[in-house]
Order: sequence, then structure tokens, then C-alpha cells
Amino acid sequence: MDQRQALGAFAALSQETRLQIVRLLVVAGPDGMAAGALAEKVEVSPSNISFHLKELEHSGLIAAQRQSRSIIYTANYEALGGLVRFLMEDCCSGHPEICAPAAEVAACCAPTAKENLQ
Amino acid sequence: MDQRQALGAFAALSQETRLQIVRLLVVAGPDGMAAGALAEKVEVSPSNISFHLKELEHSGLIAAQRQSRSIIYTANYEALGGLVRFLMEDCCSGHPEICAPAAEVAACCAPTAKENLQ
DNA sequence: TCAATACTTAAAGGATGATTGAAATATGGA
DNA sequence: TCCATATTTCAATCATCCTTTAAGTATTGA
Repeated sequence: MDQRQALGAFAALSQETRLQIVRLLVVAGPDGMAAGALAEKVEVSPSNISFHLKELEHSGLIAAQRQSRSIIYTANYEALGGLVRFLMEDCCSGHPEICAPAAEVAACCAPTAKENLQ
Repeated sequence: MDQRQALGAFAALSQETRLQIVRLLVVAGPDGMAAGALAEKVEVSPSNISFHLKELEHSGLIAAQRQSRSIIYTANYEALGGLVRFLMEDCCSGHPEICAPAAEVAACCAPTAKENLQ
């Protein structure tokens, strides 16, 4: 994740509907959610959700795949993790305070995190 | 950090000049940097940097304090940490993949992180 | 108190982003 | 093939954000 990508990701997340979408997809997991289901959950029109889904897809935070008549959207965990990493990147060069809350949250899934560390 | 604050923080970070400012201040540490020094580093006009500094301050990501003729800006580590935490909050409810990169970075300053965990 | 330094504020513009409704595309079943 | 479903695209409008220039405030030293 470079600065250009991070800027795009921050822009994508700076809109209420889009932030809600991402959070719903993170919770939904690998199964994802259809555009229509998302529209219902966040209570916006089909055309509006489509607009925001395009933006999120373009930013790389989510991915789309057609499944019959529906289009299923899923969170891109790699991109989200990359963004967290980007935000924390500089903190170790002298100021670990930023990392503390991250470490706190990361601790809850330490086993997996540890695995991915190797 | 609630959703309203996160939205503001993401909006603040979604602009190149502001993202640069925050990253400079994170590296600068508790000493911070004067508005003029920041303007020189990111190569924008005084009035322009002032505009962006106001936005960042309003979002809570940075703080200001006058010191003689200069105004010194510092990163708000608590807010930045809170944002990281917000981004990762849902990942543990089933999908720890997001936390992995965070844990990786957090590991480098583990001692401090551990202290703050209690 | 006057002038210089360091910033901020205000106003005006141009650019970008969001919302809406209507029309278009893709898929599956009768 | 025809219709219904699910979603996207397009065009128009409105709102918001960014940049610039000019004027204003605060602080220091002569």
C-alpha cells in the first residue's frame, strides 16, 4: 500500500454509506453480500448503492463477482490490513504510542496473527 | 472513537497535503512542527497550510499550541490509535486476517504496547 | 510605537463529489 | 421469446471541498 492507494482508501471510507458498506462486508466475511441486500441494510436506492460500490471497488477495498442475477461484494482483507499498516508505519520510528491500541485489538486474534508473522 | 469521528478522520486523511502533514507530525514526535516549517516541507502557501491544519485540528488528529510567534502542531497519537482500532474493531468477529498486518507492525514496539494493555 | 515575522481569516472561483430518476444491461424462468 | 428480477449507467442538479489572493491578528525586537 503506497500513499496513492492510501489516499484513495481514505477517500472511500470518508463517506457514511461507504463506511457502513465496508463494515457490513467485514462482518459478512468471505460469503459477502449482494448489492440489493446492502442497499436494504443501509437504506439507500439501488442506483445509489451501485454508485458507492463502484467507488469502493475502484479503491480496492472491496471486490465484486456475479452469482446468477446478483452481484456479490466482499471485503478485501488484504487492502484493509494494508491500510492499517500504512497508518501505523511510522509510529515505530520513535513513537510507539500509536501502535498500542492496535496491538490491543490484534491481541484478540493473536494465534492467527502470529501465524501470519512468519 | 465512534463512527462520526472516524468519518471525520478519514475525510481529513483523504487529502494529499493533509496526509503528508499527519505523517510528518507522526515522525516529528512530541516536539511537533511549526506551521511555517510544514508549509515549506510540503511546498504549499502559508494560507493553504493553515486551511488544512484547521481541518486536521477540527478532526482531532492534530493539536496546536502557540509558542512565541510560531504555532506548533503535534500529532494526536490517541486519536490516530483510535482510528486504527476502529478500522480493526470488527475483524475479530470471525475474520482475523485484517488484524494480521496490524499485529505484525505492532510487534516491533511490543514492549510499550504490552504496558498499555494492562 | 513602528516594522517585520508568523499565521489566520475571509471571499470568490473552479473543481470534485453525491443524489436522483430514467433508461439500459444481464440473468433466469414461464 | 417475453417478462420479471437485480443491478448498472447516464445525465442533471445540488452541495461540498480546494485553491488563491488580499486583508487581518498576534508577537517580537528596534
